[in-house]
Amino acid sequence: MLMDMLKVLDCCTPLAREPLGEEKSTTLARVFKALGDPVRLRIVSIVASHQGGEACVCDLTASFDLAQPTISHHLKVLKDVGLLTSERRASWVYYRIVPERLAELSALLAAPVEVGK
Amino acid sequence: MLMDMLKVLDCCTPLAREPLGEEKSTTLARVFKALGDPVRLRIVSIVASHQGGEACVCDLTASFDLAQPTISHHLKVLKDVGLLTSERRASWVYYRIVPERLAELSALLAAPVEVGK
DNA sequence: TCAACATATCCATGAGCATCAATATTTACG
DNA sequence: CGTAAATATTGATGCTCATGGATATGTTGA
Repeated sequence: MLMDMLKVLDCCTPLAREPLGEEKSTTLARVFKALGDPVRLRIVSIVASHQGGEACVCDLTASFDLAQPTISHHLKVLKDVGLLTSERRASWVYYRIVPERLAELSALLAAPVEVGK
Repeated sequence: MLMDMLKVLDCCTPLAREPLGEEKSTTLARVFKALGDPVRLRIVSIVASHQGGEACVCDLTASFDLAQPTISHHLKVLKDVGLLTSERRASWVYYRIVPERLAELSALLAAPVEVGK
């Protein structure tokens, strides 16, 4: 089902090109909703800008004044919509962003810049 | 005016550049949350792709199986975060997107997919 | 095997939100 | 004026969700 979502997001013509279908808007809205939380947005930016392109959960819990289960919950949300991946190494779990997913959203929101007008 | 646009685009360094501040992440999350609803996402795409770059509320209510107050509510949400503007002409209210806003988000999500490393 | 640490899951709770019916506001037109 | 149409606001309701405490799972080292 993750594959299905990836396939749906695969195309991503700009928003201004044509109205979004019902299913596609539902799938995309799930991703935007995941980004629609201050903590999750900061998590994404922290992971994305972290050296090596990855950060362990310990890095994140140290960056917020939130309980560890809360951070874990947000990471799961971001992972479920395909914005993050995780890999366990030793005792630690490292998260990294999925650049394609960000690029898809970026392309979708690419505004129709009226160059000549 | 080109300068204005460049300035707007310049304000948003990509997510991967540096961690978002607390206030900035809160402000941005509000915008993403507004996009994090299937109906609102479709509204944005309908307005953005509509001829003339604008659509009246009647166009939108006709596109959904939702009550008129619900559409009105979603429009208010999108307007409050600066994604839409509205203008009343005669009996109708026309909504159009704010391209700078979309460009801002697009730039923010621009991922360094193949930049070195 | 045991203890300490890192992370995830479960469960409960309070806040926020999408929806709609009823109503208000605005505009157009006799 | 008065009526109809377009849109916004209000109030209520059921559902979703962010948060944290308790607990479970997994890993390391002794």
